[in-house]
Amino acid sequence: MVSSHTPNSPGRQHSPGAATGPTERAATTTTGEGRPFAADAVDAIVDQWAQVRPDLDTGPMAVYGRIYRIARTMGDAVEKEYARFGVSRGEFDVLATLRRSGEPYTLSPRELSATLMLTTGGMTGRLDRLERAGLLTRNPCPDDRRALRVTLTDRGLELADGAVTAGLGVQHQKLGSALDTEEAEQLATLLRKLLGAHE
Amino acid sequence: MVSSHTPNSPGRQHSPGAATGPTERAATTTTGEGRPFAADAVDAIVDQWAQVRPDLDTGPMAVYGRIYRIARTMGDAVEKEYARFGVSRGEFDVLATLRRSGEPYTLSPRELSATLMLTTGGMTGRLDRLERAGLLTRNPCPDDRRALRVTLTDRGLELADGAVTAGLGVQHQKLGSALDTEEAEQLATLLRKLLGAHE
DNA sequence: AGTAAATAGCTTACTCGCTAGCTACTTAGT
DNA sequence: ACTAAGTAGCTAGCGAGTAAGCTATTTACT
Repeated sequence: MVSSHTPNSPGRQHSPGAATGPTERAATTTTGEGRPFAADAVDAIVDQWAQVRPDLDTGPMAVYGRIYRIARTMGDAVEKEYARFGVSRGEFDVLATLRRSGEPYTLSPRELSATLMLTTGGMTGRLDRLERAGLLTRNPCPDDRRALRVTLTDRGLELADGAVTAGLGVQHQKLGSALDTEEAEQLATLLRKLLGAHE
Repeated sequence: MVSSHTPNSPGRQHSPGAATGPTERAATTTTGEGRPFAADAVDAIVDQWAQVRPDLDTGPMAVYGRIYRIARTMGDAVEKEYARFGVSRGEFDVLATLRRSGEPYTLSPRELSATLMLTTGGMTGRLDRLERAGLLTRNPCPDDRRALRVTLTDRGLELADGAVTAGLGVQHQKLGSALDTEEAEQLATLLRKLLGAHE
């Protein structure tokens, strides 16, 4: 009873946030505890743990397990949107950071890698690809000869504007289909509080 | 005023959920809108977008932006815990899935890759490493000569039990420091609703 | 001035996932 | 029976990150 697994959608892509042990199974509701809401995949996992390790305090899974899964699902969805513009999510993040920094859309690789929480080696690679694609330029910094000035090209700016709109569209749609405005605000408030403890 | 960046902690690690364009900056509160709560990194990003693209509906960022960041931060934190046991997060996920499937702690690579949303190629690699580490065994399946039976060893079971406790401990601590019990429950309920729309 | 420490960006080696294609086996259709 | 399609797991090659180490330059100290 514990070992029947539902082979879900033929999984693809990277596995960023499956974390505390994701599982897919339709709500078999193995433990018949009266639950006020439709059981989801995370409830199934928690139930499974309760059966084999009833001593475990699985409380945090109800929050973090879902956060991991939502992050992954939505991440995959927006990634598909960005792909229509010919960039990956990581590459989009670079363009978006430059875009929202305002004119003249210029930052240093150092600022970008710090902002995007990326090693400098990783940043070099992303800039290489984006420069090759003609979406940004690298110029020497006049004030500091160690440093560079990375600037969005017109094409890069245009792409960033299109992609950010597309990405927000997907998010807006999913969010709106699940929660009303008040709930979404509640959720944002609770998440801000939680994020505060994380940063 | 738009281009001063605070080089935050010397970022490392992979960049799974930075998404809609993460930024680090202390709450400079460039737009002096009376905000009832302490502004976080996501508020700063939203403010920045408001300045350069006031037409944009950045509402979803308040939810998904924070979800990405929390997923990443907590993911890194638990990864460190698992590292003390000598396994990566992905490897732990395999052990945990077997552990919570109950006795005899046996699943097929297919079941595992489906559950963990991993390609079969990726699964082969993880099983190779875990088998080499003596944490699980691969045996032929008696019913289907194409298939295998992956089983946790005693060491694997022990490690899974220790690591899941450690990981939950970290999560419990962070969650408890940010929210009281009622808020955590509210959050879990809203996230369940949102995850429902995603799966 | 003169030197030590810090910083910017790049390079190299390594990791680990994905894609795509393969063989072996099983199931379904005739 | 026989064949066609589907499934299980593996392998090869690629992509994109990390970690660690490098050079050039700047800053801070004496």
